Amino acid sequence: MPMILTVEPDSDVPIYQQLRDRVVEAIAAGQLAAGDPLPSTRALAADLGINFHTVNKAYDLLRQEGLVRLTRKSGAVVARDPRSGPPQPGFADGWQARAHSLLAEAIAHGIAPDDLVARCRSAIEKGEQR
Amino acid sequence: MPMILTVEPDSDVPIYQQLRDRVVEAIAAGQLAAGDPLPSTRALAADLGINFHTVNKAYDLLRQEGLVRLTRKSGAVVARDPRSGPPQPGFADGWQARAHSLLAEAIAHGIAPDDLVARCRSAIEKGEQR
Amino acid sequence: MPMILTVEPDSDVPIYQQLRDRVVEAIAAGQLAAGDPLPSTRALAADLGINFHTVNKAYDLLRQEGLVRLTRKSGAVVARDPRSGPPQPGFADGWQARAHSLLAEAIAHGIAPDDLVARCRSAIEKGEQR
Amino acid sequence: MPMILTVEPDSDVPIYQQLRDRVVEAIAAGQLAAGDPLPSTRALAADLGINFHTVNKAYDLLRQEGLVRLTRKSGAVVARDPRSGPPQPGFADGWQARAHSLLAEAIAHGIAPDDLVARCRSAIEKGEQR
DNA sequence: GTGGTCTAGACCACG
DNA sequence: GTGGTCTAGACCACA
Repeated sequence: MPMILTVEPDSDVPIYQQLRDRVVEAIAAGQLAAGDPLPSTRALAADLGINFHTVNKAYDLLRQEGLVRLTRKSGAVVARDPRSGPPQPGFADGWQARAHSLLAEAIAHGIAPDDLVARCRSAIEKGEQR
Repeated sequence: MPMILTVEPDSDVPIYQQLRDRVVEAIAAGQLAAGDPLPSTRALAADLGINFHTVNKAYDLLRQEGLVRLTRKSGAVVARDPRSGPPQPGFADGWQARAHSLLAEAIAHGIAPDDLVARCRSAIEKGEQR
Repeated sequence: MPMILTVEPDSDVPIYQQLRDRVVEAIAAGQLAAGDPLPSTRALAADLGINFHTVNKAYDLLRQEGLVRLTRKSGAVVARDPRSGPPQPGFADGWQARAHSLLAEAIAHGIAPDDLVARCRSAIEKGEQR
Repeated sequence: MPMILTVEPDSDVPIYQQLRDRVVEAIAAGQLAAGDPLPSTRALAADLGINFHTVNKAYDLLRQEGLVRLTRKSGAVVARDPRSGPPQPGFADGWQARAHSLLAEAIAHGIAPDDLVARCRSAIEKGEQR
């Protein structure tokens, strides 16, 4: 059984952000579904060799996004997945602004538009499979 | 002649990053082509009311990405645009990893795959127009 | 006979607090009057699928507020309702401090004062009906 | 010149929450307006004799609410006040749910509905004055 | 100078 | 057992 959540301590992206990203990707890929439990903050921190506050911050980010629910007794639980319906109002707009910037970067670097759409498609299908 | 490069000093994204993003988007949109000069660091800093080192950092970022060439005599010059051919080796991989994470976020939040492809297309076409 | 007391186990507000809130609201709405018995701690805990100590804590909170009387033989009994006369000395002051903070939040966020009064009125009338 | 922001270390309400409440109340009362600077996290922490992380959390709460803006250079700045227009969508609903519970408590304790409306009015007018 | 991140360890609230 | 709060001190990123 592989460990889903791993982090790169030497990356320039904050550890708590990496953790949050891994959870988001796991939800998108169907590896985590609504209701699934996440490791407890302290247990995960011990596993990854990081401080429990760092895990805490990642989980809190996910809670703010509405993706996980933090409860006193059962710990962190996945709160939504791709089947949970449309996103919160306003999410799509903010997302598209970020997507625009990322796509512009690819175009500026010479990735052909057709290639770009293909790459998006493949990434989406990879996330969609389960 | 409209000012292409503007920044929001109160945004949560660093100013040097905003500057870099604006240049990338201008190149992707065809507003800047290979060989075009960029404003001098000091002039741009004065125009935007920001620190000269901040502009410097943005230009250096663009140089590291291979989008801008910095010379002592001609200042900063756009080094490549969408027509300059395929991207540097390794760029596509790194880019796709970031795209994967961004797309995963949209999927996890419940944006339908079809809607997602449509949003990518529209963003690409908007960036492509010139 | 409908169940008055229900709780959301996954909410961010503690279960014992939810329980206390439901009882307070039921008293305010006239669904519970002075002298009415409350379910026994063990029975209610079993009904709601929660720990018996949690119910105990909620009842104890209500006792401290003077809304409920706990006796060894008759269990928990509602001790007062809107018709029981003016509140205990000191209650009004503490309450108004909390109300002030809550109203301030609405004002700071831009809810118009007139709208605010209207919202208070409607909430009061809704609680008052019986 | 009086200190606006004070906290009670021995209260049962978290320090960061008290701080957040004081700022909200100051904005509602017109003591703080959009654009006004807040003390730096470390300076305020030193003044209050608390840890700078605690101040940080309070400021971050306010940022999430859209009431303050945190910038690298100018520190924390008030981002909106009662004149900044209507609240974010969804705010009013969540607020009214909390108000309902608070008002129910007052009714249950025997505060007369008329008195209740009067208290709300006076609190609102006190916040409104500037 | 500012805020942001990470670590470390303590104690409390909840169930 | 769980998460939440607070403290303390280090280092980094930004302007």
